[in-house]
Amino acid sequence: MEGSFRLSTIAPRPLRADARRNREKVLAAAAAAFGESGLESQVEDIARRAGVGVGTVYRHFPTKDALVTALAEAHFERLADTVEAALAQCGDPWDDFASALWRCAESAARDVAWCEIIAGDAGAVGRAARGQARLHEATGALIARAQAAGVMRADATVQDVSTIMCGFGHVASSQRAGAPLDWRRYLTIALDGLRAG
Amino acid sequence: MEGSFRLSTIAPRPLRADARRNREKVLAAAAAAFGESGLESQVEDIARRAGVGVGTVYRHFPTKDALVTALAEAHFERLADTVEAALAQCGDPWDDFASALWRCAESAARDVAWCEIIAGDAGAVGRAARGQARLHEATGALIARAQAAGVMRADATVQDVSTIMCGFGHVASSQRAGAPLDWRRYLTIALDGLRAG
DNA sequence: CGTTAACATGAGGGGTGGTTCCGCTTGCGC
DNA sequence: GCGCAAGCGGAACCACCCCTCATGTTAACG
Repeated sequence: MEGSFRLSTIAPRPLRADARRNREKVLAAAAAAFGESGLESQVEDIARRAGVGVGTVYRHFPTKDALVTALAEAHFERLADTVEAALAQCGDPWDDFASALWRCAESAARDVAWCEIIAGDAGAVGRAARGQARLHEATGALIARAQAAGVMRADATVQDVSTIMCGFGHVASSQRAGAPLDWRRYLTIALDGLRAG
Repeated sequence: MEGSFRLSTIAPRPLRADARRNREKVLAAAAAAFGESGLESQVEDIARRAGVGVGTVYRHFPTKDALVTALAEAHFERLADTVEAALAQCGDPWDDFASALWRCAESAARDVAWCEIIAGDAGAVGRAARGQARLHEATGALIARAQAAGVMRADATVQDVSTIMCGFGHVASSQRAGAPLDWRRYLTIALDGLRAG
């Protein structure tokens, strides 16, 4: 019961300096690889990009999926920041909502893996709880404000936006894969569908 | 140059009776397996359902992908029938269009693999040329009619509908996988986005 | 009924890609 | 400096799944 130990929980002693560096390198390499090639990027490729061995990847993330989840959580937090910023803007209610969605879409379209994650069966998404909760709350507020101003269909919900973004993810993926689709067009039509009128 | 041989093309002599039977059994089994579990259904599982060996599957379809393509083509033809029927109806232009889309969506939502195909990078879709062409033509006519009546946004194209259905496929897949999404809601919003106003 | 070419079978080859493990290296406290 | 626990590397392992092929079976025709 020395003071150097926590009493109730296991205290994970701070990582060694090189280990922390490697952890960051792995995260950066994974973000790059997943962003370019999607979730089918191989662990070995990520390790190579990071300049470490696969063993090191597995030391920091018990599973490939855990790595995906960590990145997804980070992306959710960034999106939540974006939407909260739109909320703080307090300009035209519709424009604030629409521009938030456009911004999220822009960033999603640049990240193959993210498109797959929001489009997918959400194994990783389900576990990225904190950022997702913030994002949902901020989105809900944005929707409520637009509805109060009478510029958004009264029955619109946060889930509708999730649904639209789920579809969006796949449209963007397909476009990247060469299909003659246009995610900007998709979003234009979906936003018009959410508008009041 | 006997009369029993075609002159210009190789005449594939008719299949033996048991071979034709097996071919049909494989197609039916594949439709069932893909419909339930999507494209990741294994060839061995399809063979088992059909009551044949994997070798028989490969005798009739050189590749798993060829089997998918054959089924996709059949599905496209069925959809083309649906849309052409809507076109022949000549009722309210908007209702004809919307009900055709709802019908296509209903049938898609029941078939996991089909959702994956229309949502996917379209390897199989690209090769299912005939049915797809019919479908596109009929859809274009339906759109033109609705636009002429002033009930559909003037800039809507067949590609917009493809885009919407691409997103649709993934929403339906995710919903089936347990995500809290609703493809009917998705289609409602998308249709409102296509409407004039 | 006999012959033969077409057909069916399913164990196994081969490629892929996530994960483990053990011998080696290195940061860090003394 | 020294010792050691923490960290690292990457070959090997293993599970999965598409596809092949050598061997056995059967429809079709004279």
